[in-house]
Amino acid sequence: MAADALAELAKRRGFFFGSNGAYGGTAGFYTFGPQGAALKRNVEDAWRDRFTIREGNREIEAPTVMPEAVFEASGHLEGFDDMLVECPECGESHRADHLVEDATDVEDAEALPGEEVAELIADNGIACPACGTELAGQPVEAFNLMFATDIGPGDAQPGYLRPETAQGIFVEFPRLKEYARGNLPFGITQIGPAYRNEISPRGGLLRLREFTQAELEQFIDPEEDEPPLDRVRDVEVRLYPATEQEADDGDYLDTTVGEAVDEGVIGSPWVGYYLGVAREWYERVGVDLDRFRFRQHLAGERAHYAADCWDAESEVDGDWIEIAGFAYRGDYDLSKHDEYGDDAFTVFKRYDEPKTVERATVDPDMSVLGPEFGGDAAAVAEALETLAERDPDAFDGETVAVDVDGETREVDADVANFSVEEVTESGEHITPHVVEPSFGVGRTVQTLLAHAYSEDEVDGESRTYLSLEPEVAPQDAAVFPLVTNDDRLTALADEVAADLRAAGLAVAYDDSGSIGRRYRRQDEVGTPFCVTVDRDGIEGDGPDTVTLRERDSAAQVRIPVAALADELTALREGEPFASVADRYDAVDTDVETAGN
RNA sequence: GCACCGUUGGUCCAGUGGUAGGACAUUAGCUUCCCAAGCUAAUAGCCCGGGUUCAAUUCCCGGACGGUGCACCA
Repeated sequence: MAADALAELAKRRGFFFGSNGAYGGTAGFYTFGPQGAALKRNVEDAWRDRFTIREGNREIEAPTVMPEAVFEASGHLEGFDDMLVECPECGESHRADHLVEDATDVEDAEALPGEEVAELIADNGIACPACGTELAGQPVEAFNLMFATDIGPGDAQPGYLRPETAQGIFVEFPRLKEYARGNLPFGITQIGPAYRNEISPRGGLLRLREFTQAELEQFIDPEEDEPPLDRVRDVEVRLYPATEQEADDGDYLDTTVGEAVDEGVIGSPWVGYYLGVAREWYERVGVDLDRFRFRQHLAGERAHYAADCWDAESEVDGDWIEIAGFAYRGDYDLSKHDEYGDDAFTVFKRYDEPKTVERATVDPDMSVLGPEFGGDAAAVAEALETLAERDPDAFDGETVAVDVDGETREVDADVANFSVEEVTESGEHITPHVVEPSFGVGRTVQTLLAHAYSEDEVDGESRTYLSLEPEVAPQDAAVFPLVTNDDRLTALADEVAADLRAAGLAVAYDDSGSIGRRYRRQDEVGTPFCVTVDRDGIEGDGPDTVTLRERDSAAQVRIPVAALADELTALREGEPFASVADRYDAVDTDVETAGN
């Protein structure tokens, strides 16, 4: 209903629009205009305040281009790579690897080269599932969702634009843990662009090729660390568990974070904690909670490493869209980088008490083993070490026998230099687990606009306004002279605007057209407060005063210029207009608003 | 990526084989003491490339972009 009107408003008023219009436009890329960029930045600031600062976490900024090796480790190189084959008859595209896996006993067709998959299609007479035409001879095209690029000239090494901000955090874990002084838990956040070369980007801000993510990677010791669940225990949440989605008469579960965790509906307390934090944050920035839910991933949609996974979803124009994901990722990410990368993606976990353990070791005399076994000497030594750990008793005799490449080798026991030592271990290296709340910033902006879009009547005239929270609204206030035929009013309005800007407020000044027109302009971009300088405010004995108008109610109070900056700052930080209005005289303007 | 439909000032629309008109918005002036008022004037447009034609914004082909459906969305 309001979808077209909102899209038109977003374009006309400078919230966002398709990029590169002068060159025909580029699908999947949007530019945030002056209002949209301010709104988006305020959303990011509010996120930063809640998920970085108030959680005691630290934010980093990593490059958007990363080398191929990173994505070999993360699994994106393989996992993001789709093989498509197109039917020559009906034009349908199909996943070639899936067709082969369904029709043959090949299990991992995705790992095969495209030509081999094409051969398998031909050899097995696989036909188009849509129309039955045989697909033999059709090329199998590789399509990777990552944007590829070259790093450096000449024999450049392949690189990719990151498909998620998370990898920029994971790959720097060895250094980041130093900054945390090796102590778990700690959290690292990042806000920035990510890139996916979508086959068919659609729906404005909802599915872009470049988009902004705000992600937190919370690194924890799975055996020790628990979230401060009590802080959000009583937060009410609307859950849509997997069991309810699969049931015929499935319904939402309205409960609290504490109950949902206690009853195991939410599997991980850490995930539960962040669902609670997120729900409060969404309310703070202006998401309509009647159009909001947490939906659990179904078993088939969950990544294999994610134990429990929930999405935050908002309803926009009748559709539910994913605006954030919350996953318990276990040690998957850090283990992969530990395996592929050079550094240790582990932390040293100190025991409460140092442990003394007996450890059997060997220290073979290589000057004997070398001449005796030649090239096999190193393998023999290694076999002795393994044997010492597994079966210390084998060293009891005069000689000890080990198996190397199927051959039995005899070594004198004293050459092996077997001994049992007492070793003090003060701790062990563990791979932290990761809890990942991951937010889509653009989709959040889209949600806020859709939920803020309102129409009502003021003084019998219809109006459109965005009921955005003051904290995220693109502008904090607008300043007008009531009329422009009195220099005193324009002069004071100029001064007021300058003072407010000096106080750090984003303020628009407007003296064009009638006062009503100016109010409507600001209403339409969601400016929460308008300051109007009138003659009543500068005549008389008292200090200069102005009127302050609240957007949604159109109610006004008269307020001294001297108090304006402080009050507007308080309003931006969340103080209700009603409590400010109580301190001042209401202005009777005979204006009636009729809600919709 | 496939199929269907579409693309005209900033926005929303009308229209035409002889290069276009409205509404709203914007700007300037007049007017104006509180919610899109009035008057005057101004700015501003046929998505791109190729073809047919004396002539193409209009017809044809291709592309880009957008909407819808399918596929895709780790």
